[in-house]
Amino acid sequence: MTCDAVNMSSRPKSPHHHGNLRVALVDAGLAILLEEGLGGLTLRRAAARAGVSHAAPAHHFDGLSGLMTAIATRAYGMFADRLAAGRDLPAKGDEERLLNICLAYLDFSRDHAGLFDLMFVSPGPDRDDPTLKAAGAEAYQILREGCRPFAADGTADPVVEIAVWTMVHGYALLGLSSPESPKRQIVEIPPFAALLRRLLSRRDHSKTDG
Amino acid sequence: MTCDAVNMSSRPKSPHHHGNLRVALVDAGLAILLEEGLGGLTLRRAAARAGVSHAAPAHHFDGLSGLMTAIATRAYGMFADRLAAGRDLPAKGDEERLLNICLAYLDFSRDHAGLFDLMFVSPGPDRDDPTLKAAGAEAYQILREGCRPFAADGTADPVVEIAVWTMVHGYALLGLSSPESPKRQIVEIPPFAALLRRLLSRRDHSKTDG
DNA sequence: AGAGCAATGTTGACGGCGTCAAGATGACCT
DNA sequence: AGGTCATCTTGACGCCGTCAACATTGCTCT
Repeated sequence: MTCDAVNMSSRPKSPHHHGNLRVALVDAGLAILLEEGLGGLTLRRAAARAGVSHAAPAHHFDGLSGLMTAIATRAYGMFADRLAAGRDLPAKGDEERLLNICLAYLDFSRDHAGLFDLMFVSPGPDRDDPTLKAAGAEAYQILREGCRPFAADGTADPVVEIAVWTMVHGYALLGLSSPESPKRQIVEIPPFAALLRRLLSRRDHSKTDG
Repeated sequence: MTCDAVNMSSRPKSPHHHGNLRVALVDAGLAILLEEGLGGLTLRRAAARAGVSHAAPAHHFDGLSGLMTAIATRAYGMFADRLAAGRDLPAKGDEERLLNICLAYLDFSRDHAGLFDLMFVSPGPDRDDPTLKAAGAEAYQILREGCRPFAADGTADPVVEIAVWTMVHGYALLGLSSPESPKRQIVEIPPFAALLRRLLSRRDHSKTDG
């Protein structure tokens, strides 16, 4: 049995046995991602930030890929929290609730681009890791539940789910949620709400927004 | 491997003055991307593949970023060719034609993942480069034209354009176009045609396909 | 309690990377 | 012919991930 989950408040001054270096390294990596983005994340820098030598992480993670996997797992938890917060916002109906979830998705991708890149873009994390997959599935469930009212059968409609997911994900990765997106030079970028409304509308609606 | 870098202006004998090293380096980088993906692309390896020393590219490109920009520009040209080929396939109507463009988009992202990653994922290329932006806009025009029949006004509808673009882009980047996508464990992935039909349908149709 | 040992962290080294500086070489111009 | 400049080479630097060897800690077993 390992000696994890022990005192991290009272840290002995011993040069060895940091206390809970595994957690500290994930914290350090998370901070680096938030401050400098994916390009700043390095095994050696995370180790330095945790106050430990450059080779220490090797005893806790399977190389940089392992550290990235652990960080991405934590990041998915933060992501799921943000999606849940969007879901729990006051909404007038099902469509507005789903929109709030999607907007939380886009806010996260813009405000925590480093985390988002690690989660979805970087080839570093081991995407077959069961813990990481579970964290990702948990976040996806929130989006899925938001789509449920729009399913044909009332339970689950993969077409709606995947259509919403791909659209919000593409919107995020194309950088369209940033007001200064360079894409605006070749096309006027509508707000995401307009895209979602267009996708969810099943009958002719004459009212259009500006 | 044959020395096929330059055939139009061949100067094979001199150790210096390669002939057209700039083109040869882009060719080499393109080949690396096709064979090994984005992770294999390196300034030194592209130089070695072109038969020059590791520092030679510095005289033709602004570092790795500059080489990536040049490669991405060429890749956008190949991408636009594929989209145009999809557009020119025989189609029964406007929706099938747009679908063929989108399928070409997805095929390219799957078959040339290295190029696709460089174009859309890697932070390397300088996305403000005018040549690169022009190449990207040219490819986008093909998708835009395919969307034109579905515009409300008949000319251009940013909502339709962006909705289709984000959906196909998200579908590509989530890896959903690969039959062995791990996402299939958490959700049944419908074919892209179903997503597109759902997006373009403006009136109730009760029949759903499998 | 004391021995042994696994866990944990350190130092040092290796090769690969991007990048810069300085030198060599060949083409072109006057 | 001589000069000049673009082009390419060599070598070096620091950073990176990773491995090997070593030191220290603290638990466990007898």
